[in-house]
Amino acid sequence: MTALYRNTPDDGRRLLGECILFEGLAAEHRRALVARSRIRKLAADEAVFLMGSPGDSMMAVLSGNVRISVPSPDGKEIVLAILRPGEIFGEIALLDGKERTADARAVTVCSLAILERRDVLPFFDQYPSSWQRLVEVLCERLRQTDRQMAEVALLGLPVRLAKALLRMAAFDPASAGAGAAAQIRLSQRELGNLVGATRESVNKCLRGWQRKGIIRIAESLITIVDRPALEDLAELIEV
Amino acid sequence: MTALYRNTPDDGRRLLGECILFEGLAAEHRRALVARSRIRKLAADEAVFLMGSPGDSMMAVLSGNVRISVPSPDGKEIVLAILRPGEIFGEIALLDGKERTADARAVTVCSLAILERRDVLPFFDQYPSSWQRLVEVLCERLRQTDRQMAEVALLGLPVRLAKALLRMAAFDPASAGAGAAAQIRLSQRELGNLVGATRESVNKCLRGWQRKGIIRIAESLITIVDRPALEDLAELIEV
DNA sequence: CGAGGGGTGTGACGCAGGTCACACCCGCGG
DNA sequence: CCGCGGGTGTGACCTGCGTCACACCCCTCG
Repeated sequence: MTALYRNTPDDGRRLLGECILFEGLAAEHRRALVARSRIRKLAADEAVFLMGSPGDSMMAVLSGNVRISVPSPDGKEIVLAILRPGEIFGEIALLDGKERTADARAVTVCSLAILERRDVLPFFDQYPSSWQRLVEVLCERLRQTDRQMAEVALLGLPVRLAKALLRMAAFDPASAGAGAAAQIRLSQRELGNLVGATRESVNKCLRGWQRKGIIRIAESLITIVDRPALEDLAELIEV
Repeated sequence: MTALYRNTPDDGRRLLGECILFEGLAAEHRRALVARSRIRKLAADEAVFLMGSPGDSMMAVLSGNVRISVPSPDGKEIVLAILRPGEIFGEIALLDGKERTADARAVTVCSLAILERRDVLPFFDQYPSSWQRLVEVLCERLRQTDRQMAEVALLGLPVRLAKALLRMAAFDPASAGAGAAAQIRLSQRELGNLVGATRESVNKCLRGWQRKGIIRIAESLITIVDRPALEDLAELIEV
């Protein structure tokens, strides 16, 4: 319960047992896996892996946020996901043995649990019930990317942006309370990469909403003042 | 080997055993599953299932093509995939028990093998080695949607269209021969839905390429004349 | 303290691609 | 036979959003 507990490797490992992929398993199974994990700490903005590199490990986020993105040759990039503690990533390359399809980079300083293929695959074989869990995680991913796909292809920038804000708002601990004003700690450029638009477009859209009192903007920190209004914007069908 | 063999249920079932998901399994395992499948025939344009409906079955394409798409409330839609015989779909909802995330519709007349959850899940439990296979299929899907995501967000229409043509060309049996001219049997509106653009834009792009001798157009049938040139267009980095 | 870098705020301008409108062709059913 | 629906072919026009350019703020570092 102390603010520091995430910084000790053993408590970090405890968190590993709580992440979505493993929370359903029996305690003994979890212990078996946790014992084989390795902890790695990253500075803000440090790369975890890059697209095209061989991938024989997967990671679970213990603390901090990790950004999964695909760069384009001309310097742009699209952000596929921003991950919170408890989520896993990098499992695809581990499972099918091919190259990594995206970059992974620490947003904040953060610590990861790393699992190697040679440890994970035997684990799944030994505890077949864990396949079920894994499949659920993959399915959820698939649903998410399908949804995002449809959004990018069919919706205008304002709608996408509103949806992104609402999604990111779930990251803010303060927003746990139902009516509380959620905050989002992302630069506008980053928001742009998240919805597939430029910083400038994002800025103009946000300022418009600020003038209407829907959000408040301040130095890389956006506060959702009128969440229902934002939800309306997110549902709007291409005025 | 006769042209008719796909129309008899038993031979159709044989094909089921050859589809990606099951090809690695022992013959006895396959037989166990095939025995529980049900065959369904669809007319061209008939719906298999719609977004939002509960899904407790998955399908394997035995013959014909199936289109997976997401409709938008204002009448547009984006096509996520077009499936060939041997491919499976609908597995996500079956596996995680939630609603279908997309529409599935027969493009041509086609026949499907249908597997119910109550038959499939016990099967996976009984033959744990089949999980591995399933996970590979899901991973491949994930890679594909990630790639498509990046394309839509980062690339211009011509590049996307060229890529789509090359992908679809793989559908044409005639293109099996290395140098052969591949054909694509899709309306321009459909191509538009596939790359997230309008019929008109697609048309103008295609006619430009026809003038340059890269492709030939005729009534819902596009022939790739100069494949290398098209591959160049697909690689082009946003002139 | 000044320079440089990263963030935000804004306007001018341009263009890819969407929208609309219409023409033409074909096959089909009444 | 004509009308209708679905495909293609094309131009005129509109606009969302990207591009560019520049201003301002704050912080850090030499």
